[in-house]
Amino acid sequence: MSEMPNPQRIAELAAEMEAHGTARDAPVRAVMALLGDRWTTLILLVLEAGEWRHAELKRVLGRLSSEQAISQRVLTLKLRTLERDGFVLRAISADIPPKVSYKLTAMGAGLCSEARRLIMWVNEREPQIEEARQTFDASD
Amino acid sequence: MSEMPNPQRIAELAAEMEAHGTARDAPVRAVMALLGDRWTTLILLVLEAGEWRHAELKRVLGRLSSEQAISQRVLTLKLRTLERDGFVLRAISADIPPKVSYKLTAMGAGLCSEARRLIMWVNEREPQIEEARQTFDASD
DNA sequence: CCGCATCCTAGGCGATACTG
DNA sequence: CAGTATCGCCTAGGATGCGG
Repeated sequence: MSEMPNPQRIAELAAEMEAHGTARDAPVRAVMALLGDRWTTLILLVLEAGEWRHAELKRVLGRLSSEQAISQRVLTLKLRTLERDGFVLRAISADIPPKVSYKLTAMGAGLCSEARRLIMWVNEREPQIEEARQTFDASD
Repeated sequence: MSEMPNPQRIAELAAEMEAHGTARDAPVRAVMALLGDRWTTLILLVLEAGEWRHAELKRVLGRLSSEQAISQRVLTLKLRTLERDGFVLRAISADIPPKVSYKLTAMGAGLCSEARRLIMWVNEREPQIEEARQTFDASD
């Protein structure tokens, strides 16, 4: 017979959860959602390579994605979010016309490392996952 | 003057990205999206405490979330996804009426650890993030 | 070159009601 | 109790065109 978790255990979990909040824009949830979305992780990995102009960045991301290019709207949106949370630095040169470039902050580089770690973890388990999927799809 | 990344660097990045694919249901993207969604991480953390019946799980998740309870539909959905990918084990007892319970697989426990690590990383930087947000919102 | 406004679609999620 | 079906909302994200 398997034991079900008791109320005390539940209280512990509740406390732990409260710690990082569940509000939609709370940093924890916001950042996790960021890493989970369509483009942000890709953007972080590219930015890790150096400093990029908006247009260049867009071009490279389009080349990397086997499916489709990122739309300009979304790229701007994602960069803004990353900038707002302190992961990306946006610099505007004094030139005419002014040039805009983006690069990671120190914290942004850290986030990128975390993302990379996660990616590697999943990659190592990809065979297991694929196998589980086939078993599941075949039986039930 | 800042140097822009060269084409070679881009090629390297491309190779790295190809490695984990960008297809929507590719394991890497699927799992990252999972951790980023509204409920999955919470579910993993609760399941880490032991084995749960569907109804119990729903109740506890509702209590943990400061906002709202999870809908039955979504809970079933998330559990199915986790089960399909090999992170969760679903057991049906031979009783009348049959009882359904869920627990983590070994790989599921691993994923939960990864999620927890990420959560902790972000939590430690929450002050920086909040500060960055205020600066951003105030100026621009 | 960069960003914004507008419009549109797909999918995540909640609520409810119904089967075994 | 567990799961499904249907509905409707809201948001992520793509396409296009305009303005600085």
